[in-house]
Amino acid sequence: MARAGLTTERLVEAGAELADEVGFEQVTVSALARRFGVKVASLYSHLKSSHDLKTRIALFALEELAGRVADALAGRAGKDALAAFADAYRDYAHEHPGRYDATRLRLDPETAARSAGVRHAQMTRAILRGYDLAEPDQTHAVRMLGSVFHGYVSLEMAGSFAHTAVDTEESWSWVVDSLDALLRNRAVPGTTSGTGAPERESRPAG
Amino acid sequence: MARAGLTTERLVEAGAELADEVGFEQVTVSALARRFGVKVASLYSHLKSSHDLKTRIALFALEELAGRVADALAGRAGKDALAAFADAYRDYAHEHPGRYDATRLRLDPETAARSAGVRHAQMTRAILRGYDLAEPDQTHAVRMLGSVFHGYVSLEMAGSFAHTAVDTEESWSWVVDSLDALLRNRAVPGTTSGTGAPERESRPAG
DNA sequence: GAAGTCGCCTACAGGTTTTAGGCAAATATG
DNA sequence: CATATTTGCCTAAAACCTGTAGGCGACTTC
Repeated sequence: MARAGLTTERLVEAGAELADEVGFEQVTVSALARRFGVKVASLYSHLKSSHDLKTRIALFALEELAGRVADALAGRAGKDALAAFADAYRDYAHEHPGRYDATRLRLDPETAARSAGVRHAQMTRAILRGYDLAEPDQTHAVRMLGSVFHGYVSLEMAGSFAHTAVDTEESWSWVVDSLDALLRNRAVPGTTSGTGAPERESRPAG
Repeated sequence: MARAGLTTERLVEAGAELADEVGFEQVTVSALARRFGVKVASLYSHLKSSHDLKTRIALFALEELAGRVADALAGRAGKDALAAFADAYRDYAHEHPGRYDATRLRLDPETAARSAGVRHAQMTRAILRGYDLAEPDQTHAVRMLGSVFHGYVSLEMAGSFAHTAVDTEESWSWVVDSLDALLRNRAVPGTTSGTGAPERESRPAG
């Protein structure tokens, strides 16, 4: 009987695809075995458990997303960087809803510390270099940015914005503009932060 | 044999408690039957399915949360109302983590439209009355507030903020202050919005 | 080509979901 | 109070998912 050539990596990758197709919740060892045309028990040589599979998918997605964000951020600073970060994040969620859900899996602290999650936090801090924030404001801002981006994407994907006619794209721009203005207002006074004194930001077209 | 006195309501309520104890994910028809000391099949006279149970718990939690927010908002306006809304939301999540998770369940549009979710949106809009925002800015702001609150609480509960020493309570105040300042800056110029011209907001103590 | 490792298999045990049908307790009817 | 009806919880059983143990054939290595 020909071998299927299973490896942990291939299983995780296929699991990520499966998540995008049927939802992360519905990713199951059985479904994955079916997809490879092998018996369920065969997967347990490569995976410790169902939870292990989900954790690996989450780590994979975090890594992939971090890569995208890093690419988007390259060579940008200030508001440009902020918008690029935001869009990379949101685009990934739209393109890979299952993997995005996977990144929201609760990891135990041990695993979280080794994950690409720390890169996300570092990149967020890097963006804030364009805004001259002192500690602890910088940490507050990191948390706020993470909250807004994650919250917006989650609610949008959950359909929470669907009942109102206003374009979600427009709201997204408005939010990013607002965050930029907010961070500029929070900047330490007296430093040269590029654009100089905080001004009223331009309103989006609508 | 004595009857257990099962009703859909009692099951949903017990399911909500169970969610707080073991996590919403772990809420199962079997576990619920165990808790009532009855056989699993007995619950299917009161619940259509496992998904039905989870949906009902979600609706219950949304309703309960809406009630709390409404209480918190009574008699308040402006930044007071904003902070009360935010705290009510976050306190509920801390007090009832399982129920809070339940409110994040994806509902089909039909169900969502009949849920207390719409009350949440209305109350958010009510807060914005203190900030003189014109459409579509008002809708953008509703979405932003929802995103920040939901995102912050989600990340905080997932432990995403645990790796940094800064107090999450302090960050929360910072975020609420920032949102207040942001909304005041976004207000339509020329209207009497209480505090008059937008000023630099006071920094939190830290 | 023999020896040993590795990969996928069969078999099985335990748990959850859901349907179908039965019996007894509660309730309504005369 | 006796009887008829409804209702509530039960047993039984099928389908599916998780996880463990052990086997056998297929690759690797020399």
